[in-house]
Amino acid sequence: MTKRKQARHHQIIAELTASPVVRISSLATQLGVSAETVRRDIDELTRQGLVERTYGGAASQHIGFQPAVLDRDRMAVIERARIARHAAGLVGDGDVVMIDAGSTTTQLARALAARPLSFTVLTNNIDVAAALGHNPRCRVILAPGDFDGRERGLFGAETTAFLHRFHADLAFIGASGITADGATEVETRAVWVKREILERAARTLLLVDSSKFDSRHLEIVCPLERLGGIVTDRVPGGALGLAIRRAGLNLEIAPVDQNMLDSPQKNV
Amino acid sequence: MTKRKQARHHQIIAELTASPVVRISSLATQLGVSAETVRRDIDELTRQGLVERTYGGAASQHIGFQPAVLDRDRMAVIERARIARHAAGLVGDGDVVMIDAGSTTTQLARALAARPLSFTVLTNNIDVAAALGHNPRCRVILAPGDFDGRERGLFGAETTAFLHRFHADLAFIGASGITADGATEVETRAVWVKREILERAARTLLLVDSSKFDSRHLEIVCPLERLGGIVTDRVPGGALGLAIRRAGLNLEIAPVDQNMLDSPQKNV
DNA sequence: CCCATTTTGTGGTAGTTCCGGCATTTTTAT
DNA sequence: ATAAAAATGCCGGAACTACCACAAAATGGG
Repeated sequence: MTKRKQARHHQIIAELTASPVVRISSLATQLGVSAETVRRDIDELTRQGLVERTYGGAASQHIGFQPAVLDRDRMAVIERARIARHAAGLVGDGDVVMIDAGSTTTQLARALAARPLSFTVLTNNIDVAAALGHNPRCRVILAPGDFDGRERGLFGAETTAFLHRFHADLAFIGASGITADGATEVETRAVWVKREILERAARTLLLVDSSKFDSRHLEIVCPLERLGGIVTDRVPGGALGLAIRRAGLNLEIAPVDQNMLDSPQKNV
Repeated sequence: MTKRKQARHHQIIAELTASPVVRISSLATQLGVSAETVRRDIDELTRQGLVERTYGGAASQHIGFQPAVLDRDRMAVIERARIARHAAGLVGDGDVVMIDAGSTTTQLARALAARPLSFTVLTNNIDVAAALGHNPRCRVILAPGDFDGRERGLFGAETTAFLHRFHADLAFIGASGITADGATEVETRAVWVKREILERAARTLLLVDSSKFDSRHLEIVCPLERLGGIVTDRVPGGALGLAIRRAGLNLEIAPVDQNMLDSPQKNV
């Protein structure tokens, strides 16, 4: 292993920490060697398990990335992005916000990161923290606890005890389902955290996409009237819609983003 | 936007949550449509900023991924992988291990995740938690605190106070440099956590690559004799080597992995 | 300094992807 | 039901990538 070769390997890995994919052709130009050499370099790094080979280039090994989301939850990505974007607009400057663990709330954090506000976030989800961590105007406090790799969050007695010591202006929680009886959840451990958040925040908004309407799960997190409002993508009908109106909840419907069509185009 | 098209978009995004890159050809087969259609789908998703276009496919937008590593630190990736792999071998079944935040220690966690052991990990780094979170034989406890997006870890009074309540058999810490006077570190906030870990663990090993030899930074974490040992990639010479021998430290040199050459090859 | 080894470049072929245009099918609206 | 619009598939040439084998160049001891 010569110095030059080693330096190239380092450079390739460095590129991959910046971008998730690199192309052999661009690396060849950039490193001043032939594409064939780069190809051999990547093959070697692949054997060492440091990068992943792709057609035309290499990709970074996303070790603990997001095998998270359960299969059932995978299908509402676009709706959830809309909901998250809308919810992010409800946060004001200087707010202290609690954010629950969940796929919608992770999206919320990403949307929040783009807003030009100063605020403080308390969360038990590492992706929420990671998304907001680079915003210098935002203070992120992560709760302790037992780490769950599927939910990518922290749960247990340590978590609730920690949250108990704080107070928030606004909180966002997710749920597995919502019925006229209230928000329902599959994960028992997550329920305790959600209840603690409800307890510690002046106002709590539930983030659910319409696929969760009338979906009843193991445990009821709280009755509808305990919530401050619901952010979703469609007006719920039937018994659920009635119950929501009766409970006097603030119902926020995330609008379809029309100007999505001419947003910046990124080419590789 | 028809239902079928929307379903494809969802499916494409779902695939990307599982794998960082997908290929148009495989998607075409999988979705039962022509490659042209998939290409158009991806173009659309790209305009919406939901995925990133690559040659032959698409990649996931890695929002808060790892722009982490400082430029100075970027260059020793391969050495650090070796060190991490070796250090992982030092953990025994049933151990309680504390792991510091840092790029080498993140690698350590990845190596540990592959070992068939039961153990408990306490850490202040979210990548360490994420790497180990899917191992059912491993309990991961994450410390609370103020989240730092650059270091991807937790720091501050909450962090040290939390760690103070635990005890570990073994701890791994990183450092910005090592001199005859001890381990040195740039980040003041990180130093407090490292000191707390030193305090709470029966035995502490320092993980440093050879580029950090004789590199003095703002603060001294601890004198050499306070450490239980050092894991690195090369025998340190000069004053540093002498001081290490004099302090009676256990010096572990990570071997070059010769059988790296016939490890499993992954093709996309 | 020379030899053995490793590393790198080149050339050619085969396989993939890209892009544009156009015909066909499906969906939507009147 | 019918026309307009949208979505999809197919084709062919151009551009790119993969793979292989071999030659040239650089490297590292003895």
